[in-house]
Amino acid sequence: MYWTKTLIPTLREPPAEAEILSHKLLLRAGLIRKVAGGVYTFLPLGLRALHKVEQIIREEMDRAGAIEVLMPAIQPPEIWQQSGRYETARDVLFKVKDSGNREWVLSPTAEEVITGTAAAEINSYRQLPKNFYQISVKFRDEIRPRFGLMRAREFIMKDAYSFDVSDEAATASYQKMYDAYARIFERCGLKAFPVEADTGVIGGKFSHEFMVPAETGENEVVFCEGCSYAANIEKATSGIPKTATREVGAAIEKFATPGVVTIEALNKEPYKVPANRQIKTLIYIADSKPVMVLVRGDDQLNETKFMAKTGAVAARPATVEEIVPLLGAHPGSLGAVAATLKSQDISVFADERLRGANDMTTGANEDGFHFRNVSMERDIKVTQWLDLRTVTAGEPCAKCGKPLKIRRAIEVGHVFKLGTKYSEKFNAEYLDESGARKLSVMGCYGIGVTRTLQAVIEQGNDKDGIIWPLSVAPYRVCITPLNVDPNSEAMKLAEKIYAELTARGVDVILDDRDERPGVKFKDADLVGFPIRLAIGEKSLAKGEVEIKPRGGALQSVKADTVVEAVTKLVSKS
RNA sequence: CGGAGCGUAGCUCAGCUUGGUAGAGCACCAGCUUUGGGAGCUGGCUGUCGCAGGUUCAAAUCCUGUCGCUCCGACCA
Repeated sequence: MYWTKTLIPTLREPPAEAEILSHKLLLRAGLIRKVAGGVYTFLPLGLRALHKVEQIIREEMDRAGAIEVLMPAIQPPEIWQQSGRYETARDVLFKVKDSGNREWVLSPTAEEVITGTAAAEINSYRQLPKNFYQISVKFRDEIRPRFGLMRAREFIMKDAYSFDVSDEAATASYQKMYDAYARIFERCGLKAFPVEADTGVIGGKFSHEFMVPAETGENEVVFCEGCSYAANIEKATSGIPKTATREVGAAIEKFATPGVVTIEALNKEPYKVPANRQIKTLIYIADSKPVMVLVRGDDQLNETKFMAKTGAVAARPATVEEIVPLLGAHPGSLGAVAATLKSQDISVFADERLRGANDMTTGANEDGFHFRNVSMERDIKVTQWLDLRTVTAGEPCAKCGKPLKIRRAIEVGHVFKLGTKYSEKFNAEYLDESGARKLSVMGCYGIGVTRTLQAVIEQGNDKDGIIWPLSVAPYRVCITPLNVDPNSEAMKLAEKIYAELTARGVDVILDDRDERPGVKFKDADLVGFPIRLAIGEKSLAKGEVEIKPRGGALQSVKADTVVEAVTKLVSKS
């Protein structure tokens, strides 16, 4: 490709709309342009890089035995009602109406469609296992799209769905995808690592997310350097000890705490109750019902864990207006001591760390008063003990005891073992060897393709611009003649090298713009081509061409060996 | 959805406090010079000042509403 024949609108200054580096570079290098919030056009260079990522995914999916299909972006709402996700995923579902006022759902994923297809077309164990994948546009009505392609309303996703005869077979399919994902991200030049993850609204048994470490990531990952443990903070646990048990103290005792409504205030004079001897009482509305959630004073509730472990579909903190009639006191004076509860119907979920704790302090459900000498076992009727707290850095790893660390990361892929959740809803059954009807066991697997592309940029850049890995670069080689007059030696040589490299199947772009060298060099660095060839009078006089790897050292080679040298450099991966 | 900020040329922004002829740099076009890391000079093109309403002799500027964008939070398959 000749530079002047395509469109590469580079920008000297980062547009005000971009905050994070990879987003700025996507815009400055002329890869994408915004059409609306969270909605982008891929310009020629951006599309080429996107296609490279897609091709890597295709090759690895095919290698893992998955088969490519293409499902519709507009889907009938009936199947979403059938799966139940019309309600549970309501907030992110885009819906449109046709001219006959019929509603359609814009697909955010495709479990419903593919399970319907499997139910109709797979009848025998002889047809299993099957793993269908597609690479297509997905829609999600994000409350807040941000960071360019990182969280968009419309984006490209690779989604795959496996069907197996048994749980064991499904685990094998899951493992295949897990391994394929590791290869995909490695081939994209990304340092991605798998972490244990929550399954969220999509449901299922267990899952892993593939994370790319980045300060701008929207996820926090807990990991251990002593062993292999790594988990999303929404899922992570630690080996932190339970609350120390003390001698069973005197009976529960109420004391006045005028104006004290925080853990911190109760920690101070004159009360001096350490946070780790306090019970934090939170009121949540879970699926429209109020519940009490207890964690230790120095712990934070993990809402994702709470929802996952109680099975709640929707949960939010209760408002003051809801709390006061319920408990007779304001937040800050709340407690779960059974004797003070107006209704014994309310469920009480307590964090495991509080199990067996005594000599604790908590609110008395009376403004201005707390209880001391509270025993979890004796004084509080706990409905269910659960792991509900958020892990913090430095806690001992549950597996090996080493201190845990936390870092931010970008989620680029997610693998789920689904079980039969969707098979049941859509009657995805097959006949086994004995002629018995059985449900297919499913898995589902997603890669944010456009997000992966941005993650590559987020990880590969310097002050001058993008540093693409060879595998994803829109062009692997940029030829920069410093004189573009068709009759000049530089341009003639440039065209010859261009033709020879192209004939060898190397992606190459020739910067034929009549610009000053500085402009061309700056743009080549900004866009980040892995190899740049400079052809100017200086080196021509010596019969040489300069080879400059992006971010590497410049070397001069004889003009007649340059094609060979470059071919060698770019075929490394 | 809560909080904050911002909408002026293709891009980055000034002008708004204190109302009075629409600005700069970059980009773009023409010419001359220049030519190994974002050149110089001369001339030129470019705007419903986000939109609607109001106040006023007069509104980019003040007021009200609205839409959009960005960030923080909540949310996140």
